[in-house]
Amino acid sequence: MKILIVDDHPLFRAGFHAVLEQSALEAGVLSVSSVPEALQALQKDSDIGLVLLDIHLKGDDGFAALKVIGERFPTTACIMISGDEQNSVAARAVQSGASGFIPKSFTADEMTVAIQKVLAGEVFVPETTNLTAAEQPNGLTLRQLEVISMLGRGFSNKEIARALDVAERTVKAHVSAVFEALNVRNRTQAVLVAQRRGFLPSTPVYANAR
Amino acid sequence: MKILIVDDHPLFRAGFHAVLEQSALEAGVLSVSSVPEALQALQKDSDIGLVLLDIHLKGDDGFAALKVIGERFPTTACIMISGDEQNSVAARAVQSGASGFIPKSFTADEMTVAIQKVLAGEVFVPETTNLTAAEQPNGLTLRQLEVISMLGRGFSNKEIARALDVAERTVKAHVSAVFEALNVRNRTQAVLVAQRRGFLPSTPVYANAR
DNA sequence: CGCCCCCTAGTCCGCACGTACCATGGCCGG
DNA sequence: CCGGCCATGGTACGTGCGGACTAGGGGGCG
Repeated sequence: MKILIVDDHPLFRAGFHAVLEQSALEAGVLSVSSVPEALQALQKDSDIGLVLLDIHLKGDDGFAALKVIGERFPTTACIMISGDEQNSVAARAVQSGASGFIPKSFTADEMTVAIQKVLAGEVFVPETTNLTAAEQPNGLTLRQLEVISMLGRGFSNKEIARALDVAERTVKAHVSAVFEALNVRNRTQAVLVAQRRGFLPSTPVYANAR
Repeated sequence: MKILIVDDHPLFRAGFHAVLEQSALEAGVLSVSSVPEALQALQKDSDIGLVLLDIHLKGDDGFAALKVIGERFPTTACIMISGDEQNSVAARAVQSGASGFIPKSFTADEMTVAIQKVLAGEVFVPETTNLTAAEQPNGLTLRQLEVISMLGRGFSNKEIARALDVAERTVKAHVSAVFEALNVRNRTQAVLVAQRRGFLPSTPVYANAR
């Protein structure tokens, strides 16, 4: 597993590099200074499992970059980094598909912990940042979790429909809702993202609902 | 993460238990003596990420159990254990979907290493066991591995075709071949099985947790 | 009481997926 | 040298998937 740093400020880049290499994380570290370089690196090295992405990149919007990376490499986790500590920024980052948010004011230790949590499937935001229930980590409804737990075992819509005792059309509605929530376009990506965010594999759920 | 031991011999069960708990592995350990109990435990505790399965269970065929576990809990890795060191047994175990093979003659250290490797996504077989190219862990051709590595990132046939610069029809041929080789019916299942067998960089969740 | 969200579900549609059958060319091993 | 496996693809076909649009019943909340 490797971690890719995307920051156009050489000082921060070097700092992150040092922090990560001296941490307990057993991960390779790459760094680039622009989004195109980042995309190239991701394309070339499929072992990159996490991207640390600075929001303030000259000439490039970090959120746009987050979106592009999410679309082209849906299984790669992204942590947004910013000097800015505004709740709204962290919230927007997570809502845009980031797996976490780290302000530059973090110490090396805090940063390491945050990264470990994200790698373990959690969504990390600083404690001071409180997101409302609506925009909480998973953001999925109970029904959607049930559905994705079956997606995560390779079942078809029809099979899920039988198991949940609803029409196949209803399953499709849930599946589509899950896609939107996870910002993916097909079931395989949904499963991969769900795995990464840690809400899969989940307990086999059958008839306990109603 | 927890490890489940399935062995009907109390002495071995206790031995494994002790070895695992004193090892560097930070994992809970459960043990049962039969396949039905194992299935029950898997159902109840979704945190079980690895099953150590004795091939010689009285009244139950270990390979059949492997198959059942693979079908019902496709994301749970299985290591087969046997007093028998025959190559053929190890080969058959891996071919049947096991993520590894451990002879009972292994020392505690060897066992710990083997388990760590499997948890990190590798397929472990003792060095003395040499599988021929034909019955190698995956049994997939190079092209098929390329294809499944892209399946494993949620790409569509068309996208894979573009990336490999071949017709979409050809991709379909490879995908179908992979399905047959892995004994699955759709791409999501293929990805899950591939992850479990370790020839897909599966989510770094477990790999990084230790 | 509206407003909103969730679960349910219907039709329609276009594309993706997976399979069947078949064919060519390359390469390897008996 | 020929049979076999592999990669390549072409047509065709049935089914699965996913989106667009629509909609009613139920529950929570201001």
